[in-house]
Amino acid sequence: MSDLKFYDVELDRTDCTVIHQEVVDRVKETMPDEDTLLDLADAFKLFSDSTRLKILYALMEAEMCVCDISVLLGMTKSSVSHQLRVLKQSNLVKYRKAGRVIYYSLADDHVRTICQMGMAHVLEEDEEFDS
Amino acid sequence: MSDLKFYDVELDRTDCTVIHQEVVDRVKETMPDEDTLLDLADAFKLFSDSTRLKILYALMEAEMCVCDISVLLGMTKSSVSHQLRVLKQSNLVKYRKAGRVIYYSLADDHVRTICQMGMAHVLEEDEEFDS
DNA sequence: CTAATAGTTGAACAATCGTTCAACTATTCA
DNA sequence: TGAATAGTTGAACGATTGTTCAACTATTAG
Repeated sequence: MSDLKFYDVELDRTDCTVIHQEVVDRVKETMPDEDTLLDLADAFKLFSDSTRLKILYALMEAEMCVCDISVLLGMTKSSVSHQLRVLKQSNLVKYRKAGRVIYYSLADDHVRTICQMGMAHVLEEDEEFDS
Repeated sequence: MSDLKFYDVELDRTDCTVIHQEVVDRVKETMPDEDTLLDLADAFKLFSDSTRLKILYALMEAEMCVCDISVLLGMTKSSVSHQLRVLKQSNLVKYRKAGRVIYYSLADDHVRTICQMGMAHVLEEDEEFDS
């Protein structure tokens, strides 16, 4: 048993007996790989900070430089630059240089799609409160 | 000016002059409310941890009790219970009691939709690497 | 060349977050 | 009633994360 799948944990960290072994076994087979789930978590993590969301929503509307974004959000250039680096590394935004100024924009339409879907969920939650 | 909108920041935290005032003004009008963006960030945050994703993917396949999930993931009941509490409070999962055993399941199909969409993004990123 | 400014970078800091541990509640069963 | 066990809870811990600060690079303009 040297070729363990990820979910076959050797070391037993649980403090209980298995109640429904057949359910556990069946679910285990359908679970995505550990690495895939880590990537998925990292992807969602990009959208889990309001500063990054603000930057992304701003760039949906217009190409902007760091100073513009700083003024828009009332934050330092440094803070904005740090977040833009994260977004750049994850291929959510791209940029072009024009002299001293660097213009950032959305890399593609993924961001729009993902934000819209998340937003739909959030707004629907509100409706539940109203009713 | 006591009735300030959120993005009209009184205190100037920026260390630069505005370069494209008209862009900043236009974008400012289209930005969602601060509160909405905070809610949106919180919503994405729920999916940004791999343990929570594992639990959600497991529950997509079957209703499960805490022990089952613990064994499946190789984690303590306590850890699983803490995460289930978060998911419960956010209305992503629901539960039913049967004696000593508590069965958890997905609250609705939102989770499936959101995970699928995130997964599509992650898998597409992989394709870009291949080409 | 020199001053000014857009943007980046890394260290430091506080805040947040996930896991663990130990103690606890609640339900079953003998 | 009392032992066993499913599950919860809160405090403590370490790890991660977002912002700030100060120093830095790079480009423009005088």
